[in-house]
Amino acid sequence: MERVRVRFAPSPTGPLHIGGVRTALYNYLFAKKHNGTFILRIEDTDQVRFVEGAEEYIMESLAWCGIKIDEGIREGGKYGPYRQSDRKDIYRQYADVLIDKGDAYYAFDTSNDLDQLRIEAEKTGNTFIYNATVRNMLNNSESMPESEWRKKLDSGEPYVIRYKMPQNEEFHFDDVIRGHIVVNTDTLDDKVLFKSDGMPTYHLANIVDDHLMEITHVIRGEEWLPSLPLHFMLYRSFEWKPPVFAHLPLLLKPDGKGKLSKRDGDRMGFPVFPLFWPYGETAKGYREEGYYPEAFVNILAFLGWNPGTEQEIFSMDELIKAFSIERVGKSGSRFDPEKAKWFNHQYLQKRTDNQLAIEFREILRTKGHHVDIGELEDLVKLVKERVSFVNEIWEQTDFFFVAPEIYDSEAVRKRWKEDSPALLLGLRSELSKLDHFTPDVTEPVIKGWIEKMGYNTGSVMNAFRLVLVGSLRGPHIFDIISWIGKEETLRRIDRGIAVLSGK
RNA sequence: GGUCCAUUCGUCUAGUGGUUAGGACGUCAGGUUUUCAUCCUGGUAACAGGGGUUCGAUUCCCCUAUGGACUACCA
Repeated sequence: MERVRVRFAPSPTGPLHIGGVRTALYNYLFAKKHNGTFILRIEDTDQVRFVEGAEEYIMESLAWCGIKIDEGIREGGKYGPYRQSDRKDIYRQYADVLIDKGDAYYAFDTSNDLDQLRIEAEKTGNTFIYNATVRNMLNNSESMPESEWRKKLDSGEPYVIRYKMPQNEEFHFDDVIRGHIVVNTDTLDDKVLFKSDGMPTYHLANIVDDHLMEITHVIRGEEWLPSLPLHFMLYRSFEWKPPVFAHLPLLLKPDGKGKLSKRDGDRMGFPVFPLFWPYGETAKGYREEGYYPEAFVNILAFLGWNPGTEQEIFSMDELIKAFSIERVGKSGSRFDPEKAKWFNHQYLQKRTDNQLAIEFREILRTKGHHVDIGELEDLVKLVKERVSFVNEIWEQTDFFFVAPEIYDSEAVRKRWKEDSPALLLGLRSELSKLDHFTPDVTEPVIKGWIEKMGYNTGSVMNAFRLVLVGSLRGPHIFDIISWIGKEETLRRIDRGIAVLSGK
């Protein structure tokens, strides 16, 4: 195979949606699998929809995911520039080539005229299609004598350049994911290739750039499938070899119907964007929600692709090795927030205690607690397998840092009995005899004491947990007292007895 | 409306002209845990419907239904 070159070509019209990130990821995986080149091209031919900050957002998102750009607006490359607005001057000549060949023509119809025609067609239940059947009745260089359209051109009248779609032709083409597709050209229209503002439309710019940049494989979203025949047609007109096309299925919303949108994220409490979007209407991001990029990438990779084995956890390198376009599914995937959490849980378990302690220390700092990293490692060890995100560690360990102020009333009702104060007093005096508070010391002593006294283990331990934690949750009780220490343990027993027996 | 695309457990999916239709998430039950969670074990649950083709269809073909994308001088 020739050297693989793929591109991810987003429009900077706002934050990059996770569907877009997945498209970028699949392009990247495919490129790297084949030792190829991954290109970032910015498609900003629509000046009106340009959004400040979007380019940076796209690049930061890819970087966070570990997707490295080989050629792009920042990286450069010998096929540059990589921003279409910077390539503005090269498109017109290609539109002219098509005109000279008779495959395109000038059209002078105004947007208003066309809107009107569409409305009228709709009234009779039809769809207005600008193509061979009506071309000669409209305002263009096909319907009028050359002298007339030359005059219009010379007088500076606004015009667009339209592709001249052939009439009644069975057009065959292939997509790696969809297979063989046949359409009749009569259902297609004479798409605008060059706008009256001097900019090309997506269709022209895309084909020209893909050709000039020697793109070998176009992997993009399914929303482009309807314009695929046009794109093949353009390659034919230019007599260029088309790249291989692969149209990815869409990402669907978790419930109900339709494709995933920002609203779904808001409604269901999960992000639809990789990173926080700070401009205008802000949006949550996976990074800020505590997802690891490795997990995020793994989740995305499995939305529409699978390796055909039972392995689910894949590093980027493993994904590159295992990836193939042929194993991408045909139907849209619903995003499942629950499974996304599970993935992050898996990745969190693989982190070392030291890594987690460092990450958790940041959260602790915002809460005003400063703790030695070694102690945090001990703490993290106790709860890591219970959490899916670093910020959940706090929810699991808050009572290590702050003695309970209030005691869960349900837990009190269930576990605080008449004899609880007496039992805890006994326990207290046993504990106060000990110098070392590690579990290997405290546990046998206390268990032995309970047995010797003939107490019920649950009665003692649950009451003990209640005064230590404030509720019935948390890790092994002897691990808790080991970490908070003797002094604090005794203090919590005293306070618990004082508060709870006074009720 | 038109064009194109899709359809296996609730979700992500594997899979085959003859399988007990497999896995994961979720869920349920049991076990472990003095608590909660984790964890372990087990269970639940699917080939959209109807016609063909065939000895036999989840698998191939057609129709219907449902869903989706597109239908701009947006990408």
